[in-house]
Amino acid sequence: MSREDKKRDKKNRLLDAARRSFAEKGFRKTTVDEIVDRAQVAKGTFYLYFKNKESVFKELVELLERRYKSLREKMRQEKDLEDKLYFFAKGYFSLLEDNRDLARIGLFNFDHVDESLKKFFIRLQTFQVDSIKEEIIAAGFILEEPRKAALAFVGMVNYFAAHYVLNPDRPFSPEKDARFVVDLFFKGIPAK
Amino acid sequence: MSREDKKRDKKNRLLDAARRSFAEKGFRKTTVDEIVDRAQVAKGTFYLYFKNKESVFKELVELLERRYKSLREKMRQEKDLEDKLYFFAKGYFSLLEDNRDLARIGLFNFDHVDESLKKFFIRLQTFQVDSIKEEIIAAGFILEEPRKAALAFVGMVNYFAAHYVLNPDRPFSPEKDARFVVDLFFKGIPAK
Amino acid sequence: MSREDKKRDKKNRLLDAARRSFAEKGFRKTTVDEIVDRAQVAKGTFYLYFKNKESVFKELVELLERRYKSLREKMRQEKDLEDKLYFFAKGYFSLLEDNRDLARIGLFNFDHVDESLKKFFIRLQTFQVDSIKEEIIAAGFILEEPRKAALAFVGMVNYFAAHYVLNPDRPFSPEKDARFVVDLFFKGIPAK
Amino acid sequence: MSREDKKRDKKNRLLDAARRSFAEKGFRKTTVDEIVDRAQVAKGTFYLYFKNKESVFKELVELLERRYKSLREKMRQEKDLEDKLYFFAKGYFSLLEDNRDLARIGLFNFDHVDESLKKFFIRLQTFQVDSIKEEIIAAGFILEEPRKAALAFVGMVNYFAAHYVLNPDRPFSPEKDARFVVDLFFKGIPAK
DNA sequence: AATGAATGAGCCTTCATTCAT
DNA sequence: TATGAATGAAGGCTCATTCAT
Repeated sequence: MSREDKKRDKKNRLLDAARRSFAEKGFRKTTVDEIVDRAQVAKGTFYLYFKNKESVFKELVELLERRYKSLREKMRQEKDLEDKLYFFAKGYFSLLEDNRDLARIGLFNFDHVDESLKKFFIRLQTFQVDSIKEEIIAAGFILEEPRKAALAFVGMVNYFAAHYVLNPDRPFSPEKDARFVVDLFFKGIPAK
Repeated sequence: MSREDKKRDKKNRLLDAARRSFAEKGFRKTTVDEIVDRAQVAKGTFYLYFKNKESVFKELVELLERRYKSLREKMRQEKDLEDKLYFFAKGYFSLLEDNRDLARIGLFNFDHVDESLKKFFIRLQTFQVDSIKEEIIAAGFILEEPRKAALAFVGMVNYFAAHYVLNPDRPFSPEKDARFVVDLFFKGIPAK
Repeated sequence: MSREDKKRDKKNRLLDAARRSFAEKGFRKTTVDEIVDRAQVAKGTFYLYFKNKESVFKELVELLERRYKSLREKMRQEKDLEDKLYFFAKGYFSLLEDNRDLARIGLFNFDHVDESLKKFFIRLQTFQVDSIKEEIIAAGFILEEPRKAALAFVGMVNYFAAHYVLNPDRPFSPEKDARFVVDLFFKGIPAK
Repeated sequence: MSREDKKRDKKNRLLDAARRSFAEKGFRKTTVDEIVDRAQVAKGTFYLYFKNKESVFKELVELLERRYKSLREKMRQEKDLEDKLYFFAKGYFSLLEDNRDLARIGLFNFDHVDESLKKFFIRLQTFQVDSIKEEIIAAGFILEEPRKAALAFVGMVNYFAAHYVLNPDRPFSPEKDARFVVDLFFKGIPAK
């Protein structure tokens, strides 16, 4: 391993350890000691790569943000709204399955960090809703309040996600669930 | 004020102060010092009324739970499903408007407390979903997975609620929003 | 019960409760709350009868002191030294059997109280040794250091007492044990 | 001083400070603040070397135990019982003279610590008595209750020790005092 | 770059004592 | 005399961060 690789390695190990700890116990309950123990790195080393405890958290959230953004880029390439939303939901659920820890952080570590990070989080959520809203409008749907429709859709998706994260043992199928929420969104629940 | 009244008053002041602090900064970041400062009460007094910091928190969450349960009882008295769901959503939004702090605790202080409280929270969420699921089934809707429909509905409602709590300055109308989610749930978004 | 009796009753109940608590957990570990709980008396009442926590302790030790003193008075009435010492040892052991709690306080709560009480304790111990020393001298024994003989005797007696208190389940016979230490004191252990 | 040496030094300074404080005021009255002040070390450092306040105490008592045990080993090498007991008493007194603080802890901090430590203390005392008892039996003395003889001997020795610790200004001579208690044990006090 | 010993501010909790009723 | 709510100083312990090596 080259010197440069070794360096990246330590930082990655720290990010990895932090991600798992934050997911398990939340931001405040996680200690730097625990992170460095997990990463098999000396305590001082942590402060070589991160300004403080908050900054490693921020870096993880930014990672999540990048994934959200790339999800949106891909969603845009689908042609009609139904496909886009299906893609978004399925992509979101899959992202979750692959990154349960990260998702858990995004979903539940909302408060408890400093003001700037809180705003960052709100922006992240707003970003999701706005992306969907734009797609709805672009698709030509004439709604009094398109934002609300977006909110509702994202709400369903996130709640499915949250329940998935909280009940990891329940069966979960990204395709079927994405289908379900998209159908509901367009047609409502099937009549009796 | 009688001695007994004074006593009740002190406890209420503490509950009130705790509620606001938890809502502002979450459980871990809130200090007992801050709570007693807000309540204008000596530190020792806090421990006269609560076993420890966690127990005030628990008491607040139980308050929330009781409101949820009474909401369900009232919902049951409506006659058809549409009315029930409308009632639930509207009631939930109003409850929120009156108890923004409490709701904030319920929505965002998920992690960061001890294991028993976490389970309590999960139970609370499950309770909401199950209540709706039962109503859907009782109404005679034949769905492959009624739980998912309930999940989707509660998801929409909660997400509206969350955004309301996070953006307190945006206009918010319990009736209109409840109408919106119920319509969406039954009919999907209006066609172009 | 007369008014005066009632008063005495409360004070006695407090003394009693304190005695038991001090014996169980020592002076520092015992809380005033625990004492008043045991005595079934309000907290404020404690401070009606005692200046502070230390003073109830002092009162108990003084009780112990009075019993020691009366033991000495009785011992003096015996005619020869052997009888005196036998009487002292037996009396001490019996006193212990009847007042195990009090004895426990005397034996093990040595430190942990303020300087004045510590001196009081030392005086109490010194008193025992000196009483015996005087008797030895009065009996006409010519020893280079009569104090040491007294020390040795009191040491044996106290150690028997301590072991009795610490191992309450072991059989304990005041008469036999008193006989044993007195014989040892005068004749040494029996030859092989 | 090397890093490793510095570390050992800090721990030793803490042990030393703790020993003195415990000896002066007992376990409960001693504060961690006081210990770290004495050791000229930051408060956090204390918890680097000891799990909690109780654990320093335990470490000191274990030190005492090791000394007792090594005393017994040496005692065993003497050939006849009289020499053994003389050796034991003298060794104990000397140990005391060198470690007055430690001894003080052993003699007077009996209660006031948690249950496990209390048992540890009782074991320590029992250990002394049993050691002597075995020696008496091994020496061929036929006694109805050899344990009582051992108890009496240890009692004398400990009481001499206690008085020495409590009255540090009185002259104290390990050899003479050891001689005294051994003679008394074998022959009783000299006749008039 | 890497280490891990050292720091001390900050937090939760206990408890002896006071005081209004 | 009796009560028990109220107080706040004091103590044990944690943990993010620094710094000498």
